Parts: sequence; structure tokens; C-alpha cells
Amino acid sequence: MGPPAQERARDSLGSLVLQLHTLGGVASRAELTERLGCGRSAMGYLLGELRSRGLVSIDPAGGRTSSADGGRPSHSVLVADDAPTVVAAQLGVDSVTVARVGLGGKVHARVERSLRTRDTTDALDTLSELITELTAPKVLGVGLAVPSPVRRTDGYAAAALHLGWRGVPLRELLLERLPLPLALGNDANLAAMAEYRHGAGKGATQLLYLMTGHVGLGGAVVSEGRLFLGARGYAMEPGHLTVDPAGAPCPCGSTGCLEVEADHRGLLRAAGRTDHALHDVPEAVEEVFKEAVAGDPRCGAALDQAARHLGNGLASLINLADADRIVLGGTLGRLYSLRSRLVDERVTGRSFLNDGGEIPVLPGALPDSVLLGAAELALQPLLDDPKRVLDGLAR
Amino acid sequence: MGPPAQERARDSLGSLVLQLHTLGGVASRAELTERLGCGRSAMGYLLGELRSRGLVSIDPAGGRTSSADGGRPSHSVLVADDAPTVVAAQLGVDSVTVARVGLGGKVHARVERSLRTRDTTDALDTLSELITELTAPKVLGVGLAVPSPVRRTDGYAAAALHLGWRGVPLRELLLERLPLPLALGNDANLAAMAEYRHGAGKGATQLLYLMTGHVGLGGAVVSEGRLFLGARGYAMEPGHLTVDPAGAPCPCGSTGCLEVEADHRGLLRAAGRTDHALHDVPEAVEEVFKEAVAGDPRCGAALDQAARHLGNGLASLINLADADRIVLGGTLGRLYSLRSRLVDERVTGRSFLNDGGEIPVLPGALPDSVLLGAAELALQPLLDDPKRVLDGLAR
DNA sequence: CCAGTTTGTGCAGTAGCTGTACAAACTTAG
DNA sequence: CTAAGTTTGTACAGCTACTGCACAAACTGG
Repeated sequence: MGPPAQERARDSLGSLVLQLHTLGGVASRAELTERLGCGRSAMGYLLGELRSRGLVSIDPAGGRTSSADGGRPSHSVLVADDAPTVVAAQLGVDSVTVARVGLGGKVHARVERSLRTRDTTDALDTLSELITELTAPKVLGVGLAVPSPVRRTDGYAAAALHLGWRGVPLRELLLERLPLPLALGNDANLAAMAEYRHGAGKGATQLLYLMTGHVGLGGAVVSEGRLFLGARGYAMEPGHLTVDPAGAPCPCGSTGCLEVEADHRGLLRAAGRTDHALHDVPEAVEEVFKEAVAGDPRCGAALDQAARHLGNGLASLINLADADRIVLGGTLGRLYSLRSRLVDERVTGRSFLNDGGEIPVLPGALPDSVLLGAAELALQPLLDDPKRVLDGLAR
Repeated sequence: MGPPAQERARDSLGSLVLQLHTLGGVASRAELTERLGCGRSAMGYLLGELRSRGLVSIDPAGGRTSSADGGRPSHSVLVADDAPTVVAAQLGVDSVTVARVGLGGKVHARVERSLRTRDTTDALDTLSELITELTAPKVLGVGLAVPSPVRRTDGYAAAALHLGWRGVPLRELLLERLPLPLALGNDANLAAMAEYRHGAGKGATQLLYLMTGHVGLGGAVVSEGRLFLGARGYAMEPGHLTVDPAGAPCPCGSTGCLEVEADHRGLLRAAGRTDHALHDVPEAVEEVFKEAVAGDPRCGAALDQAARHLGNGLASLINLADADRIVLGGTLGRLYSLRSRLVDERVTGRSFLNDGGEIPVLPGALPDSVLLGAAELALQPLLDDPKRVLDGLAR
């Protein structure tokens, strides 16, 4: 179809693995050749390298989909059954989720456990326990998504405010318990990457992603296939963008931050439901959505207000990021599905450079985007340099 | 010194040319070898390629600076005298500047001409006239800086508002007059690139740049050596960030935009000097600065206010871009030199993730940053693929 | 003058391709 | 059922852009 000018890994072998990955782990050889823009003979060489290392297998009688009108049918390339996998983990406010994920985004196993306490040690113990449980032979590494900005150099979790931590050397603490390669990332960043590679962000050149998790509002930009991380890894934290100077006070010291107006706190406050324990929040939000759909005026108005604030926040961000696609994850995606007009009103034309088409806004397409994003993080070394990773595994 | 993990061109030959360029066109062979991270023997091969194409020359008895304690002294690598050059042009509100620039950033010739009318055709005629005048043999191409967002795909100038144009296919119009490769860019973007490669932004991993020209306020982010352009090329237009909801009305429809509060209009308005023809603005601004330094309270207060607005704008941007350096160009640089405390007050600690050092704010270090940036744009193909460009020239 | 150090160079070897020629596997026309 | 036409995989030669090694060159200090 279109030209494959999306993203380029360091070498061809890497881009090949990436293409196979974004295509879900199965693709016809001809399709891969076209996407890489190389000759058939180079593809033969590259597939030979991958096959000899056990990453892919080839089924000569695979893709008999036959869109072609004549000609020899192309072989199917698929991720090998016994190909290496990674472990993806998500640290939430009151739960931990871990999964084993293969190239192509296939989830081989998935465990979730709720945290009874909000103690750091408890969370770390549960995490390492589940990770160890899911670790199998040929696991390349672990990716962990955290609801906090994460320093790119060393995996320091700068401010997991909602977990009550004020800065934790998370990677270091976990490495004491786990003898595996471990990479950490911010949950919104990783979810954005997952949506970019497998979900609603596919094919965008500049993807702007916003999501709300349990508490707080995170964001990310994927620019030409790569996360826009910033110098330290703290870029694109839109939670404290001011959307209403006369709005509610925010723990950060300012007032009317996007985060306190459009996340779960904002919704519940606008709906007049503030008497919830923290772990009941998802249920309370669920209730507000249900009653709004059922016709409750106060809950409906709460959605209206959150949607307007979200639209205003997006309007500010659009001119800075110049996105060609916007994806909304978590509760924001649901909010948008119900109140798209209120959001669009503020996005449309607010981009002060209106040179043609509008910017499409979409709800996230992946149910487990954060967890999948953690897998993307762990898979990254394989995409960057497949040979080194695969050969290193053998040793 | 530090690891050379700054930026990577597509191939080694490109990075070599880039290194030589950022080092000002002269470097010791040993230094280049270290920065590229390759062996001495590869450097020999690479330099051979460049020398055979006439781009560099080598002086065996060059850098007798001798920091070393013993050992054979390294040869000097320098841009050849007859190496190809580029033509850089800057389209201003009431003037046009054109220069011939060589690798390393050396300006060989420079012409400036003021525009009497504000007619598009007049500007284009003057531009192509001066460019033709400065075009010499072995000119690789032309780079043009425009005070407007420029669409990356085709050089369409989306909104040179201050020139009275509402969208002009500028590249197309100029190509009718000039038979040369022509690349267009936004002036602030290009200035940022110049500061990154040759000025106050050197070595930053995430550079946030803001500047004011004649009218308006532009910005850019250089992220790991590359401009953050966005999907269309309109990213990082911070002019219409709201810094004072109760502020002055902006032509964009909003109020209190950073642009109308901190650019020349804002300064003159705050100083009570609004009766100026457009081309007198620089002189009027000059006056305000002079009188403020001399002690005039109203002019001083005008600087104070602009500095505060600038600081607030920066505070919003810092959390989004996660810059490790901020450079202020044009009048903003001067404003900062005089009112750094008022700006710093708002920048310091406003980055809600205060994990250590503050972010350095610096005034721009290049007197002709926009023009030099236009040269960077024209040189880019040479940095991306030196062989193809140099061989193509011969044909 | 000699050891010690850093640097340029020649040469063999390798990785990662490209291009060409050809055989294989299909479709449709006759 | 065969022949022509089309697209695809593969073998092989060749090239580019390096890396590594051995060695010579150019300095310093003793």
C-alpha cells in the first residue's frame, strides 16, 4: 500500500522483526519484502538469519488468501512456536498484572493480583513473585509499566504520587530480587507505544496519546515511531496543563489542572460523589457512566464538563505537538465515545493552522494497552539488534 | 570527553561530516576518530572517500596544540578551500538577507537588502535576485528561513501572518525563478538548529528554543539532534499558549497569548508606545531597552511584565518538552539578560519534577542564528548522504 | 639514542547486502 | 491438458563499508 517511510530500525534485520511484530506475528514474505523496500534476495538472506536463530518459521503453503490474479503464492512467515518471549508487568495503584508476551503481541499467560496494602515492599514482593512465576526458558527480559514518570537513564520512578511514594529507585530495588534484564517505563508512554504499534495509533506519523488510569492523567507523543521522552524521560506530562484557572486546586499547587478536572477525581467531584475510598474509585466512576447513560442529569453534566476540559487541554497540546492522530485511552476513551461532540468542538478549528483535514480523535483500541506497552519495552532490544540479542541468549 | 551518543546520521560518512561541521570545519583526526567511535583504520577509509571527492583536505602538521604527553601528533582535517557551499537566505518582515555559507558554518559572503513594499512579488524578486548574485560554482542548494510555519512536505508557508499572507506556496513560487535545490523552514526552527550545532545549545539532548523576531514569537525543540517538526511541520508553535487569560486580545481570537504579551507588541504596549509604523518597531524596542537600562520606570516595568509572562510560558513548556537546556533568541535573549531573576523565579521549581539540577537558561550565542539555520537546512542532504550529494554534483 | 606512547597505513577478511539468472508455483486462455 | 503469463523463492557472483591486525611513523621524556 503506502510507502513504508514510517520508522526505521537501525538495521534491516531489526526493521524486519518490527514489521513482523506490528503485523501480529504472521505475514506473507512478499508483504514483508514490499514493506522493507528491499529485494527478494535480501529478504531470503534476512529470513535465513532469523530462521537459523529460531525466531521465525516459514510455511510455504501459508497465506492462501490469494488477492493476486496469478503468480506463485507467497510463503507465510510466522513467529516460531518456541521463539523467545518477554515478561510484561504493570504496577497499578491497587493491583499488579503480569503477562508473558511473544513477538507479534501474543499473550501467552496472564496473572493479576490485587494489593491489599499500599506498602512499597509489598508491591515489590508481589511483583517479583508473579514475574518469577511467569518466567519461562528463553525469556529475553522484563518490561514494567509504572504510574509515575520514569527516568530514562536508570529507571528511577520520580513521583508515583498516587502510590504515596515521592521518588523511588524502583529498578534498583527490583533488580535485587530479579536476575533478569529489566526496563521500566511510564504507563501512559508505554500504552501510547502499544496503541501505535498494534491499536488505534497504527500508521500515524505523530501520535498524541492521553489516558487516565486509576488516578491522574498521563500522556505521550510517538513521533515517527519513537517515543518523545525528553532529556530525562519526563516529557509530555500534560496532567498539569491549566485548563481552568478558576478550577479546583491541584496537589501540585496550581488550580484547574487538566488532571484534576478530567480524571476520575474530576468526574466524581462534578457528579457530587466524593466519599469514596481510593480502591472504590473505579466502581464509582463506572456508576457515574452508567447513570449518565441512563439519563441522570447530574452525572450527564459531569461528563459534559470533563469532556469540555479534555477538549480544551487537547486544543493546547495540538498546536505544540502537531499530531496527525489523537488516541484517548482508559476512561478518556469512554468519555470520548459518549461526548465526542463536546471534545471535537474544542479541537476543531482550535488548531490555528487549519490547512485542510481535521485531526482524527479515536478511543484506544486495546483493552490491555499498558501491559502490552510494557511488553513493547522489553522487546525493544530485539527490534534494535536482533542478532546480538538472539546470539547473546544462546551463550 | 563525554560519550558521543548525541546524534547519529544515517551512515558513518554522514556523521563524520556532521562532526567536522559542528567543530567549525577544523578538527584533529584523532578527535574525529574518538567522536565517531570507530577505529583509526575506518577513519582512514572515510577520509579517503571525502578527500577524493574534494570535500576535505588534510594537513599532516596541523594541530600542534599538543595536549598529549608524548605520541605522534594527529593530522588536521579541514574543509577544503574549494569545497561545495550552500546559499542561506532569510526572509524578514521588511528585509531580505542572503549569504553563502560553507561546511563548518563559515560565512563567505553576505548581502542584505531592505524591502520597500510589503508585496509578495517584490519580496520574491528581491530574494531570487540576491540568491542568484551569491550563487557560485559548487553550490549544493538554497535554504530559506521564513517567519511562518512551513509545511514539511512541500514548503508551503502556512500563515506568514505578519507579512500579510494567509498561506502561500512559497517554494513553488521560488522554484519558478531559481533552478536550484531549495528547502524552506520556519525561522525559529532553523535558528534553534543553528544554536544547537554552533551556539548556546551545543551538547544539549533536548533543547527548547524560543525567539522573537520582528513580530511574533516562535519556538522549536531539538530532540537528540533532530528538529521536532510534527506531522506537518507545525509543531512547537508556542506563540498562542495562554499566559494571562485576562490579557490583551490576540489576532488568533484568544486573549493573553504568550506572543502578544512577550513579543515586541507586548513590550511596546506595556511601555505605552503604540504609535509606530511597522518598520519602526525595532528602533522603538531598542529605545525601550535603552531607557529601561537608564532608569525609566515605565520601560523598566514593561520589561518586568514581559519577563514574567515569558517565565510563565516557559514553565508550561518545560513540563511538556522536558528540556535540559533553554535558549532564548532575538529580543527574548536580551530580555533575559536584563531580567533573568524574574524569568528564573517562574522556571525554577515549576518543573514539577525537581530531581536535582535546575535547567540552564541561556541567551542565544549567535548573532545571525536564523541565517545560519537556513544554511543548516541546505547542508542537511550533505550530512545525510555525503557520497550521493557529492557524486551527484559532479555529474 | 632508546624506551614508551600515540598515531597513520596497508592488507586481509567479513557482514550485509544488491543484481542477475533461473527455477518453482500458481492463474487464465485456448 | 497444455501453453503463455505472472509472481515468487533461490543460488551465486560481486560489491560496499567497514573491522582487526601488524607495522611503520612521529612525537616525548630520560
